Amino acid sequence: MSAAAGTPPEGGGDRPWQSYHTAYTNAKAGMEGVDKEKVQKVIYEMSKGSKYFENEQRKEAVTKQKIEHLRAQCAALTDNDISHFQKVAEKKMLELEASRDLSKIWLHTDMDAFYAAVETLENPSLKGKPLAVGSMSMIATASYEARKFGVRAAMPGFIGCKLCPGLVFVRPNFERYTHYSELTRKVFQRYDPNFIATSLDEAYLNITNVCIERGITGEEVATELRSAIYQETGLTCSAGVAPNRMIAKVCSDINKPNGQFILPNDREAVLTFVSTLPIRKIGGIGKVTEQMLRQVLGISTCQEMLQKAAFLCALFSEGSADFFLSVGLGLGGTETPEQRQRKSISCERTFAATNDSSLLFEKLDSLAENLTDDLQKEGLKGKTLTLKLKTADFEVRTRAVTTRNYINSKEDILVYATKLLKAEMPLSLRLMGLRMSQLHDEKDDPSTSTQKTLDIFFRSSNDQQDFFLHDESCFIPEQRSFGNHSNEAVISKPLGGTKLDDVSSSAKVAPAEKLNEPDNLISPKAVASSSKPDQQSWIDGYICSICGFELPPGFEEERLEHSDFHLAETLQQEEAVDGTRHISNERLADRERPCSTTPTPKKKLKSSKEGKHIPIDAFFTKCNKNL
DNA sequence: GCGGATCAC
DNA sequence: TATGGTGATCCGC
Repeated sequence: MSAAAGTPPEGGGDRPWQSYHTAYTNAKAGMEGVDKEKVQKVIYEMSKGSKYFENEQRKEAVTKQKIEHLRAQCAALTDNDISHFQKVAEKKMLELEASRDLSKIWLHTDMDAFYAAVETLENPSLKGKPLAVGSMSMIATASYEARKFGVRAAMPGFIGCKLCPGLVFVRPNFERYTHYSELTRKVFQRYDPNFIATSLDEAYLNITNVCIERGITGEEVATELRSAIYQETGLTCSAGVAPNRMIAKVCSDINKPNGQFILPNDREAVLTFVSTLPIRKIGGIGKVTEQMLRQVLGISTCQEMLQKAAFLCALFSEGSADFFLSVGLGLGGTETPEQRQRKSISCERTFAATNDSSLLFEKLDSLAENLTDDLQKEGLKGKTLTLKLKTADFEVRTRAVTTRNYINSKEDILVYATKLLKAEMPLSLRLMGLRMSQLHDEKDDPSTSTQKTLDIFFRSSNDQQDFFLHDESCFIPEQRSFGNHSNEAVISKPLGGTKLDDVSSSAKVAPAEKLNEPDNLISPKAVASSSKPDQQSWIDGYICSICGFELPPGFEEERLEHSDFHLAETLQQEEAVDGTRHISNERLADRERPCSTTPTPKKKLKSSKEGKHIPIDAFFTKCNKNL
C-alpha cells in the first residue's frame, strides 16, 4: 500500500514504455549506437495489451513487493544489528581473500553471433544483411547488422521486424551449429584437454600450463587460439583472459566481436577492474537480482558489494551473501570442477492455447513419448516426474510426483503425468512440459525396462519443429558456482517422507462422479477404503481418465480391457518394488472380472519379460486396429 | 520433497 | 497472428 496509485515511482505516467523493461535489460555487444529510447518504445507498443505483457506486469509488481519487503527489513536493522553483521561480513571477506588464487590463467571464448555467423558462412548471400536466426515468435541469435537496430536474441521475431524492416529470417539448424562447435572444440582441446564447454559456442580453458610450458603470455595464447579457430572454422570469436572464470567471462565480452581482453594476474588489477564493473555483467546476477540490489541497497557496481557487505549479510542467505562478496572481491572459479552428471531430463512444447481436454491429453501423450525416447537414448530412469504448465495468460505452474520405483516407459510416465494434469483441469494452456529427475543409470539396475515394445503401437510420426532444441553433448552449468563453496553439506532431514503412493491405483477409484473433488492424489488410503475400487472413470464416456486414451462409444469390451491394462501396470509397478504391495493385492482380491495377468511369483517378475507384457501388447494391438 | 523463481545460453 | 527449450539452483515451506 505504499506507493500512491496515480504516481508510480519511476517511469510510469508520461512515459509508460520506460517502466516496461522486460528482458533485454543487459547491454549486449553490438548495441552501443542504438537509440534505446526508440527501441523501448517500439517494444512497449508492440507488447502492450498482450497476455504476455500483462504477465510481465504482474511479475514486475511481485518483484516490487519483494523489494519493498527487503527495504522494510533493512530499515528495521538496529545499530547493534549492523555492527554485528559488519563483523560477520569482515570475517567472511578475510576468509574469501585468503582463498584468492592468482596462480591460474583462465581463458573464456565466445563465438561471435554464432548461429548467425554459421548461417552466413553456409550462405554467403546473407553477408552484410541484418539477420535473425529463429522465427516470428522468437529470435535465437541476431547478426551484428541486425543488432544495430536493437534486434537481439530472446526477442520475438515480429518485434524484430518492426525495429528492422528487411530483417532476414533463417530457421535454426542445430546440426550445422553442432558441426562447427565440434571444430572449435578440437582447437580448445589442444590448449586444455579438460576445457569446460558451457554451450555450443562458449568454453572455459585453463591455459596455465600452456603459458608455462611454452613460455608465452595469456594474451599470446588468446591471439593464437582465436586465429586457429578462424583458420579451422571461418568463424570469429572473442576471448577474455583472467585469473578466474568469473572475470574471464566478463573480459571476453569487452572487445566483442572478434576481439580479446586480458586482465593480468594481479590483485590490484582485479580490484580495479571490478571497482566500476556493473553487477549485471556478472554471471548469476540477472534482471531481478540487479533490481533488488540497486533499489534496496543502492548497489550497481561490484565494488559496492563490499561497501554494503554488512547489509548483504543481514538481508540475504549465507550462500547468496558469500556469492555477492566474492563478486566484490573479483573471486570465482579457479579450479576445474568435477564433471557433473545430468540431474534432470525434460521436454516441453508451446502450442496455440487451448482448453480442449482431449487435445491437451494428446499433447501430453506426445511429450511422454519424447521424454521416453530421450530417457531410453541415455539409458536413464527417474523417480520424480514434474509436469509443467503455462496457462493461456502465461502463468507457470509445476506439479510433481515422486514414485517409489524408477520409471522410464511411456506408459508409466503417462499414468503419472495424466494424473497430475487431470488434477489441474479444466484450464487453458499454451505450454506443457515433462521433466524427469532423481535419475538413475539403467545400466546399474538389473530390472531393465522392457516396455520399449509398446512404443511401436503409439508411434505417431509427429511433426515437431525443434527450433530451439539444443544439442546437449555438453553441459557444465556455471551459475553461481565460481567459488569453492565447499559448504555443500546437504542436510538430510529426518523426514518420514510420505511418498506418493502409486498414482494409477488412486486414479482407479475415481467413481462415476466425473467432476470429482480434488483428487486424492496424495492419499493412497482412499484407494483401500473405497467401496468401488475397480471402477475406471471415462471422461465424457470415452476418454480414459488415467492416460487420456480414447475409445469411441460402443467399445465397452475394450474399455474393460483397457482398465485391465492399467491394473496390470499398477501391479507391475508395485511388484517391481518388491514388498509393500498390500494395497494392490487387496484390490486384486476384490476383482471378479477375469484378469489373465495374475501376479507371477513376486521375486522374479522383473526379469520375466514375456509373461509380464504379452497381455498388454495384445491389448494395444487390438486397440490400434479398432481406432 | 514440492513449487515458485531466477538465471544462462 | 505472434514472446522458446533445456537444465541447474536456491529458497521457503
